[in-house]
Amino acid sequence: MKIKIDLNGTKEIDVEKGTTALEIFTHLNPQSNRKPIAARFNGSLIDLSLPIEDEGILQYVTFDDEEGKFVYWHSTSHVMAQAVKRLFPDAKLAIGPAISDGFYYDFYTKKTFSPDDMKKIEKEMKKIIKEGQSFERTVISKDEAISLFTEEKENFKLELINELEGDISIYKNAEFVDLCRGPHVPRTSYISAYKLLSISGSYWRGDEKRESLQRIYGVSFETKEELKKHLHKLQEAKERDHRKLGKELGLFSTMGEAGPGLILWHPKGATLRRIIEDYWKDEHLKKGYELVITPHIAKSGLWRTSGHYDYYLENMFTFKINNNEYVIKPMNCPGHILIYKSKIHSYRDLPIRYAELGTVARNELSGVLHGLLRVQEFTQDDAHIFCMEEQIEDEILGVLRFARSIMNTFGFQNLNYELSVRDPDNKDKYAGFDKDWEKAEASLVKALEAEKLDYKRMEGEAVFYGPKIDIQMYDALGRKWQGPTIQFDFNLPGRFDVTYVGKDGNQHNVFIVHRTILGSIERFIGTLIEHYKGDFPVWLSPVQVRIMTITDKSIDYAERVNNTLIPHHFRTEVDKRNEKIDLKVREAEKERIPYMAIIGEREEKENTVSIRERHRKNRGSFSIVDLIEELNEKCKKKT
RNA sequence: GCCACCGUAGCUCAGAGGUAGAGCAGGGGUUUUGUAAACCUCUGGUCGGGGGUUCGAUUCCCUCCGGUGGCUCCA
Repeated sequence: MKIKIDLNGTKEIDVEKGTTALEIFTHLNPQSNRKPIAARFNGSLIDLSLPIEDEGILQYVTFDDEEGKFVYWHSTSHVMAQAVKRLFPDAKLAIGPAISDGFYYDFYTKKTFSPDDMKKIEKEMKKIIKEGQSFERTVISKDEAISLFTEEKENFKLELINELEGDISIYKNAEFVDLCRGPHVPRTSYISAYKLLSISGSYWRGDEKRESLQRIYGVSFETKEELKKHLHKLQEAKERDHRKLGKELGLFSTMGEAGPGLILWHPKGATLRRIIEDYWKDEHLKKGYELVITPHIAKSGLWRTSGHYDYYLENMFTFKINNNEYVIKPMNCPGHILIYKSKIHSYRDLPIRYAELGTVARNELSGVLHGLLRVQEFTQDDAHIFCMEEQIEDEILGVLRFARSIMNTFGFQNLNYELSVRDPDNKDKYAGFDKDWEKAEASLVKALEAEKLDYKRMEGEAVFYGPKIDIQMYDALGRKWQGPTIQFDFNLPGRFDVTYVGKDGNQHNVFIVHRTILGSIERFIGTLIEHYKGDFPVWLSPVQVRIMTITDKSIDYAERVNNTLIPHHFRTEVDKRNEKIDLKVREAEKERIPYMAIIGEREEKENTVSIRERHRKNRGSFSIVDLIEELNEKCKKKT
């Protein structure tokens, strides 16, 4: 019996009932530079080897599709698990999904995997792939699944099965069987280039109270070239690592003596920070923010009022003085609210925008600390907007535009927007009134739409006290980093009784919008270092110009040139050491200094400098005036 | 916090049951140099801290400190 298959609008064909997607593909062999990995039939992903029984729309999924990669990686994770089971039969299977950059599989075993084992596993995978085993999908009942995996002694799988309802699909290739939704590539031989990348620990279901598992990460591609390219990208990321560059460029360090997750800013890092902070303050003043400063410590009563003492205590540093308990502030909000409440506000005062580069301390689990990205003391570029309901739309729009322009200035043109809203089925777990949530959400949506921004709606991702917009930026390597957030707060206004006097003479609750643009100065600088690979644009460079002498004879002239530049507020250095110019150039290049002004007898005679720009080699002779102009231009344009 | 791995000079790393080396950096000299490393010479380390095993430990074991990779992206 024939059935009609619509090849996603390109063609319609009649095939024998029970034909597989793979057979159709091989039969038609349509133009495609990628062979398919899976298929989409009437909207759902299926195996290429699944017999098609009804008519419908068939689409092929290749490695170029997100889903194709996932199927491919997921199949590779099965092959890896199979190899592990062959080598270490005691290992129990946990889960092995595809992830954004490859796959992993978790195992429970007494043996600890070593890097050597990874090589052995890779070798075994090669065999399995060579064997060209087919992935066979079978659908069985829950009872059958239970007896199968009891026999296999896979108790983690059993736990999963017990939570599933209805029929259960399993995939089998040779001796290996796994509980799996699928789909998979038709045969193990589809996997060509793969590599196991790392081993780490994890918990069964991410629960620290459950079994500790060992996780093996890997990645795979259809060609060796793609794998090579991917590994190259990982290498590139390693070279950009802000911890490595931070050390090399003398920006910051962490020292065990100081404590974990605490940053020591060296002069160059502190300079970079100062430039960013000065720029930040200037821009905020221009946008109608008022700068405030609140204390680093406060009595714990304040944190009881705010509620942090109840749900955030384990992250707070506390200490006692004369029987009074104090908290080192983990957030700036209560301080800003106290400033607001220091007097009665009329509707005429609103909106009020308080901004602070507020340094906060948070006690983090030691294992999560990471360079500048996750620390225990950091400076938030925090601001709180106190406004009336009718002002929220304008305020949100203002913040959104502001955040965008600042991100663009720092070289992040590519941004990703997420709107986190309430879980509609669970409305009572949130603080605040329904109408406020609705109003707030509408204002966030309106701002995003007014700016014609694509955004992802994250249902149920809002925190309990209000909806928010999160913005992520993509760096030069295409990696995503957390950036600005704009967040409503329906909790604190009530707790602190934050009000204004309206036109009607009555007190009304204010809307509080909490927002940060850089997030934390520490983390932001970490992302900047990696984004620019340490090659900061002139306006951000801790040292903008290094003047270097060819011989001692030019020291006086070098100092004169330097004294001409200093009044223009350029950050300069003079390298007058008795060293060869080659060495001075080499060091300046390595230190990523954007401008090298080389000075010898010739330059002194002509009243010029010879300019070499970072990565651009010798640009020849410049008058001091021309140099100043070029530098000014770059600083002004922030390039 | 938990799992795994790591910790040797300021930095990058080598070494090994008999108390340690290299390069760079740093000091001192020579050299006065034209766009990514001139030459000579010297200094430098309770081998992360503490405890144990041993005739002997930096090496083996325990513990603490610090770092690295991870700890649902859900069969």
